[in-house]
Amino acid sequence: MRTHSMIMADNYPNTNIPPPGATYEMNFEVSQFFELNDWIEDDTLFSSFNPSGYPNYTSNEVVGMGSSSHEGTINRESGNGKEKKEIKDKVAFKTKSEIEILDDGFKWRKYGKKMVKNSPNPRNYYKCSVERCPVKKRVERDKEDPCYVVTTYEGIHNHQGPTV
DNA sequence: CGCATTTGACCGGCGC
DNA sequence: GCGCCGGTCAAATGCG
Repeated sequence: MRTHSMIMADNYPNTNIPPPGATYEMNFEVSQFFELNDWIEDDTLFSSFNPSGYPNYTSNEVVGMGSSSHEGTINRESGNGKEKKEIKDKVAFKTKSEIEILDDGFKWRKYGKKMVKNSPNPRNYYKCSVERCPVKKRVERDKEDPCYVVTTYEGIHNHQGPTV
């Protein structure tokens, strides 16, 4: 497994991603992201996660990961039958790292910080600084293993990868 | 001077 | 209906 830039690189060309600004939320093939899930959950794939191109990653190793292609309320049609499928692709990395600013090559703009009840550690909210790119990122330190950092990516980049 | 970060306010959902 | 809780906004601040 690589970073989400890998996700972009591998899946974007295959999924007919509409141009930026298009309402892509329902346009892309969800099955692609089911494939993505399988791809992500493969141990051998993300054990090879080693973007050596980024110095911050040098001693990191991804120890766990989860994802959900469609998170939200697909079965819940409260009232009228508006099935609002909020498809938010979410992938979570758990990375062994002393630093939580994992530079994956994208430009992130921090827009929030919260203390969560479950964890003594704050949670940081980032957004992709590319205009019209809806990708959000959430970084928080593992509550019981402070040497781990949980990074959650949400959304799909609607632009080509960062200028690396 | 233009940008990102910071940090408390604000907001909406949910449970009691 | 109220308060908690997680998520976001935005003004001020800091930094290049």
